[in-house]
Parts: sequence; structure tokens; C-alpha cells
Amino acid sequence: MIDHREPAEIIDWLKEEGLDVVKTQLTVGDYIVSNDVVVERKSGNDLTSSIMDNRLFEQINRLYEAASSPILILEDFDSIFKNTSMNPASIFGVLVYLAFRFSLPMIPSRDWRDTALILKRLVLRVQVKDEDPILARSVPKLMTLDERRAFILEGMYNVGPKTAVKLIDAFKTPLGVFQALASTSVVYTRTGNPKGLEGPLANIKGIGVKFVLENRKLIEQGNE
Amino acid sequence: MIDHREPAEIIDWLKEEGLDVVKTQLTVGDYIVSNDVVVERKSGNDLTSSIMDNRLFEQINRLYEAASSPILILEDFDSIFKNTSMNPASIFGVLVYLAFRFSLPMIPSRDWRDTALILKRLVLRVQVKDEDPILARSVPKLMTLDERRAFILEGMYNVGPKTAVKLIDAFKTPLGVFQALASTSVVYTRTGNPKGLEGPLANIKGIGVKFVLENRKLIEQGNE
DNA sequence: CTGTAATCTTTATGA
DNA sequence: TCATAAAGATTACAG
Repeated sequence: MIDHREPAEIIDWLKEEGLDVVKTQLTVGDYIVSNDVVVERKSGNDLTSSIMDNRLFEQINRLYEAASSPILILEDFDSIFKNTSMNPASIFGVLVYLAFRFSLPMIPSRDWRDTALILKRLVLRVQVKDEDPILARSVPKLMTLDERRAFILEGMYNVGPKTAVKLIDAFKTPLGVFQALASTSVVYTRTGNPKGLEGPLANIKGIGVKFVLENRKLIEQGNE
Repeated sequence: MIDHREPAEIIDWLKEEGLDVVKTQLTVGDYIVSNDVVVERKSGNDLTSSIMDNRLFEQINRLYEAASSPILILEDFDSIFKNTSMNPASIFGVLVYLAFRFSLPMIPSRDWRDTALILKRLVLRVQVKDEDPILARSVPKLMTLDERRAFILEGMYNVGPKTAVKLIDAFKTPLGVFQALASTSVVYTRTGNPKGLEGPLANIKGIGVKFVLENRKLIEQGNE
């Protein structure tokens, strides 16, 4: 099954080679070879742009939810560096991440012709029934419960990964954090300068006056 | 640890970057990054020649015996096709085999410089394995207060922009939403099937049993 | 993803 | 005790 937005050349070539091709709309991946094998094809600045807007990791995760053996084809790999202002370190950082964290097989191809060839070989390989994959790798879940709890908190002002985890560690749930924030108040000096905090958040490192003042507006009833 | 036969440029560059490099004789792979990660580097007709004399599969097999997460770097991939009489179909056949059968991650590189960069990023990635527990989410910067409140809720299960706004409209703040969720319960039939909701969320369109059950896990104290 | 700039909190220091 | 400066961490942003 091939997503209908894929290049016509590839589809036509595979048909000419005698493969059963079904053109359809896919919600995950670009090519479905079997129940186990789904292929995502990234060409040129497809890759870089999907890195920059954080879309790539979502796509890869959905690949692994849909199939046990996803494969990524990197088409026209060299051109990836040409039409982008992205740092090569960032690009390889992504590839290393995918290799290390997901053990994701990535196959480079020079053009659509190579890509078609890869797809054909994949189909033939999959059809050889007695050759099952030696290792079906189980990939760790995208987010644990606590990670998702922390993830919610990253919507607040000046809260990134570190602070979010720190807050969840201390108050267990987002609701707990919000309640703690509501019952923390800012202490001022006699001259009216903010001095520090009083309440549940007072003892949390990295949380200060600015944090409380800014985020209270999010949590409490006020309008803008 | 780097096999002593690897290019001096790579070794020197890695040293310049401040990495601890040990030059030695390796019996398996070309680079050992950690106990789990061993890297094999194939450049130009290294690949084709090791395919033709059946040496490649032995090498890959030994990689998997030695480490749980081997990685193959394909250096100067395009040149692989230039100085060989091998059919591209055969070459891709091998890559497909490695991808399908072993789930072997393969990272293409244009030259030794890319390869060195990949190795550096691998070392850094392996070293930070224990931290980096969470993924950051990028907050769109132009946001009103209510938009930001809604954005926080988008961290929950099955909550996108649409549902988030609906919830903020109804309960004003994220704290309000979580409190509403905490005081909403699922009503079951006598046979134990979920029938509906009781509480503040009961009247919200698009919020159902599944939503409450999934997201209550975020609010309650439980672990995973 | 990476690299850099901007921002916040905390600690140190002097008045 | 307060105010300011410097240092350390973390987040925000651009590419």
C-alpha cells in the first residue's frame, strides 16, 4: 500500500516490476509492505523541516505504534545539507538519536529509482516466509506517566524539562503543583522589593519570585 | 576505543574535540563507544568487497555477539556504486536484508568528517543516557493568556486545540479543569459497563468516559 | 537536534 | 537587613 502523495514514478515503476500496488491514503508512513514493515521516506529538506518543527519524532513514534519493523529511507541524502541552514551536527544528532534510541534502520538512497529498488527488495524479502526477523526490538514507550505529567507543566512560563521534573517530583501531579502555586506567596522587604517566597514552593530550587508572579496569572481566575 | 587502523584524521579530530580516545587493536568493530554500542565503518568499496567475499555477514554477526546496539556507518555512500561491478540491486538487497533481519541502524556519511561528527554525537548521546528523561515542547510565542491556558491542557491525553479551548471556556483556568476532573466520576451499569459521567464534566460535549479514565491517571497519585 | 543568547535564581559581598 | 554584583542553571530562540 502506497500513500497517494508519493511520487508517480515510484508507483509506476513498482507496477511495471509486477508488484501488487494499492494507492491509498495512509495515516502513518508512506509505504506499507506488510503488517510488520512500514516505510517512511524522507527526501531533501523533508528531513530538516520536520526536525525543526518537532514533527519527525511524532512520526517515528507513530511508525513504531503501527509496526514492529519500521524503516526510514533517506533519499538524496547529500542534498539534505545543501538547501538548509541547519547545522550538520544537528542533522547527525537526529540520526544518531534515532539509531541509538530506536535502533531504527535507515537506508540511504540516491534518487527515486534507488528508493523504488529498495521497496521492491523489501517486498521480496518479506515474502520469504521462513526468514523472520532475528530480533524484534521493543522500543521504550514515548512517555511514562510522570513524563507526561511533567510535559503538561512545560506549558507554564519559564518551565522547561528540568523544572517540570523537579515540580512533579515534589508535588506528584499537575494538580498538586497548581495547588502549591496557589498557596505560595511572595514576601517583600519593607521598601517594597521582592525578597523571597513563603509556602510550598519556597524550598524548591530554581523557583523564584518571577516564577510565582508570572504563573499565578495562568492559574488564577484573572483575565488579561 | 578506536581500532588503530582507522584514519588518523578521525582520531585526531576526536581528540581535538576533547574526547577520551584510546587507540588499540579491536577484534570486532572499528569503534567501541560503550558496552552496548559498537560501530562498524564501511567506506567506498569496503562495503562491496566485503559483500562479495561473504565477510560482511560474519562481521555483522560478531557485532551483535559483542554488543546489543551495533551501528553501521556508510561513509561516502554514493561512491560505493562507482568503482564496482556489483549490481545496485544487490547492494540494496544487502542493506534491506540488514535492515529487515537485524534492524541494524545504518547512518550515511559523506566523508571522514561526517563520520567523526557522528562518533562524537554518539559519545555524547550515550553519556547523557540517564538524564534527558523528557522531551521538551516548544511553546508558540505569540499567545494570549487564555491561549496559553489552553496550551497547557494540550498535554493531556486526547486533548487538542479544540477540546482545550472548550475546557478553558468552561472552567476558566487549568487548575479549575483539573479540579473538575478530580470531582467527576464514571457511572457504571449493573453489569459493569461504563454508562456515563457524573459531575462537572458530564455536560461538556466531546468529553466522555474514556477521557476521564485516561486523564484521571495524570491527576491521581498513582505510579505507572 | 544543536548552539547561542537571554533570563531567572542563588550565592556572595559590602554597606 | 537590604541592595548590588557575580556565578550558576535553565529556558527560549534561531537555524
